[in-house]
Amino acid sequence: MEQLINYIEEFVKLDDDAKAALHALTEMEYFVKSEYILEPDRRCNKIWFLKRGMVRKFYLNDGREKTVWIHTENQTFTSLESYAQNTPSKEYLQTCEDSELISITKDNSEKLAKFPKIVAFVNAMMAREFANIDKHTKALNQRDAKGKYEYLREIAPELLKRAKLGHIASIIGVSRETVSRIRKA
Amino acid sequence: MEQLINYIEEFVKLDDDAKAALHALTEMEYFVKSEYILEPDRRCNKIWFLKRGMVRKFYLNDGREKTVWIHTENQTFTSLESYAQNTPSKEYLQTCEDSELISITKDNSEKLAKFPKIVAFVNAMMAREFANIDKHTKALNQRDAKGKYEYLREIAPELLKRAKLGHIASIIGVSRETVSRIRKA
DNA sequence: GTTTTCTTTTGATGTAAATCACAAAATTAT
DNA sequence: ATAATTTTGTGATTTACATCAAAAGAAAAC
Repeated sequence: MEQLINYIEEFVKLDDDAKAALHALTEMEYFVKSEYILEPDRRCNKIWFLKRGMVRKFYLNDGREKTVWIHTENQTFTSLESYAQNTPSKEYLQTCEDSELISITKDNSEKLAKFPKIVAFVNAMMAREFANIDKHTKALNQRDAKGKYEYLREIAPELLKRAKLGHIASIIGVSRETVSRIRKA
Repeated sequence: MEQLINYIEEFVKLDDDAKAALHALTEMEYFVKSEYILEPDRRCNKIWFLKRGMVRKFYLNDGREKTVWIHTENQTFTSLESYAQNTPSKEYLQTCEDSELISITKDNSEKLAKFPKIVAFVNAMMAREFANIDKHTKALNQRDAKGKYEYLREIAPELLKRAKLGHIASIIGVSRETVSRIRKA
C-alpha cells in the first residue's frame, strides 16, 4: 500500500482522507507463477498495481501468443479495451513470477472521484499513458529488429533482464532466432 | 454545427442548454488545401471536428514524412500528446483539401464539464479511441503488406479512395511501390 | 494549352529477417 | 538425481519487401 501511495505521489500529493479512501477501497491479491489474472471472454473490471512480481499481457493471433507487454514492479495495468468499454476481454493477463498486486474495482474507483487529487492523478496518468502508447507505436514501427530491441532496452531494461527471450521477441514483433542473434552480436 | 451535434448525439442525447453552450464555445475555421493547422513546437490547445475536407497528421523521422493518420469528414482530431500534456507538438496537421473545421479550445472545453451529457460523450469517445488505437496497433503489427492495406480498407474505405498513394503507404508503413503493386494485383 | 513539377507505375536487384531444422542449454517434473 | 519438457542458440535456405532506376501519367503552374 505504501508503494502505491508513493507511486501516486509522484504525480500529486495526497491528503489523509484520500489515503484512507484508497486503503478502504483497494484489495491485496496474491498469485503464484503462471497463474491467470484475466482470461478472454471475462469482463475486466479492475485496475491493478504490481507490488511485486511480473505480469504478461498477451492475446492469441491464429493460435500463436502475441505478447503485448510485460509489467514489472510499480506499474499499473488493466485490459483497457474491456475495462473502458465493459466488453469481454480478448486478452490474457498471466503472472511470470509469484506476484503481489493491489487491485481496485471500477465501482470503487468511481467512489474516488470525490477526491480531486485522485482525479488529477488519474488524468495525469492517462495523459502519460496516451503519450507512451504514441511513442512506442512510432518507435516500434520505424526501426529494424536491432533498433526495436535497443528501444526496449532504453525504456524497459528491467523487462529485458527478467523476461523470457521468446516473450521479448513477441513484444517487438520479431522472431526468437533474431533476438538470439541480436544478443550474441 | 448541426453535423457536430449529430455526431455527439450518436453517443448521447443533448438538451438545449448543452447545445447552446456548444454553439457559444466553439468556432468555425476555414483552411485551403495544403495549409498547416498545426506545426511542431507549437502547443496544441484545441480539438477539431472536421466538417468538410481532409486532414493529414504526420511527423518527420530523419527528414522523411511519416503519416500517422488522415481524417475525413465527421471525425474529431487533435495532437493528443501535446494537448493532453501541454507540451510542444512534434506533429504537423495539414489539410489535403480545402477544409471546414469546428474547433474548441481546451479552456472552453473545460467549461463544458458542467454538462453531464457532454462529459458522458467525452468519456465514451475516449473509451472508443483507446479501443481503436489498440486495435490498429495490433492489426498493423501482425500483418504483411497486403494484409495491412486490406485492414485499412476495412476501417477507412473513404481514406483509401481519396488520399494519395504515398500517404497511404506511409500510414501502413510500407513503400509506395509496394502499395502500387498491391493495387495492381 | 504548354511546360514544369509531382505522383504513380513497372522492372531489376539487394537484403533483413522469417522460416526450417536440429543441437545445446536450462527448467521443471518425477 | 534423472528424465521430460521447455527455452535458447546456430547454420542453411527462402522470401517479402525495400531500394534503385527510369518511364508514364496526372496535377499544378505559367
